[in-house]
Amino acid sequence: MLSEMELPISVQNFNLSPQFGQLTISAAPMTVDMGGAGVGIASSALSPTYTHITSVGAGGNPTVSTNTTSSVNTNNNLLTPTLMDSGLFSGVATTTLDYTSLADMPDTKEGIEELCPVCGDKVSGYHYGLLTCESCKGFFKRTVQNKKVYTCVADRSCQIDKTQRKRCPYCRFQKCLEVGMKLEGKIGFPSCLYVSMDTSLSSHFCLFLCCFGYPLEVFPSL
DNA sequence: TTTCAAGGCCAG
DNA sequence: CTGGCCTTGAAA
Repeated sequence: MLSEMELPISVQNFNLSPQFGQLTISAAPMTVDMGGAGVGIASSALSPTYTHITSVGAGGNPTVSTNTTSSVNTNNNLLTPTLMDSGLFSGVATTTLDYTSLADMPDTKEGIEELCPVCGDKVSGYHYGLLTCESCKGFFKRTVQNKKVYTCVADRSCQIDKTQRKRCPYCRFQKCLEVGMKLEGKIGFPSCLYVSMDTSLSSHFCLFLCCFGYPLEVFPSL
């Protein structure tokens, strides 16, 4: 249904160094059939921490009503706006990330040096873009290399910690993606930006997939 | 030469 | 399949 080439994305005002400022990402006009009423979730996973999305939504001539709310998950530092959409999503999607607040933050490296953002185990170094433990590094590697496709027997919200990380590889890999693990480990942040549309809790679409180097295959739900 | 992340190996 | 350890190769 989706392919990388069909989602041209332009990036404006993007400056990796210094890391503070604003980043605007725009997608060319697109139409995505969400297959009926659904909930879209736009997530920005940044390394090391915190961002602020000032706007996300559909422009142009959207055929849907969009209601955007957002919140910051303090556990994984994800800002997660939620789009309530139905029917066709059509128009220009623009996301602006405001990194200005990062300038006021202390160096976060000390604060995250101990715990893997996926499972909470002890980190062993930088792997696939961020500090993770050895096991999550290996798990991410095997998943991507072998193009593994997992399924969750529960409701795709399994708790992932050191003792339970083996239980649900689906949720573990989703968390790997959410916290920003990526194949191109040295790009810097934003480590990923994607918009996913979960229309029925059984299908999962991702836009903006390739914004910073994600191949489609790292999203097992596609 | 040193450092370190990616990938390989393999016992459990 | 997992995860700890090892090898490899690129960059500093």
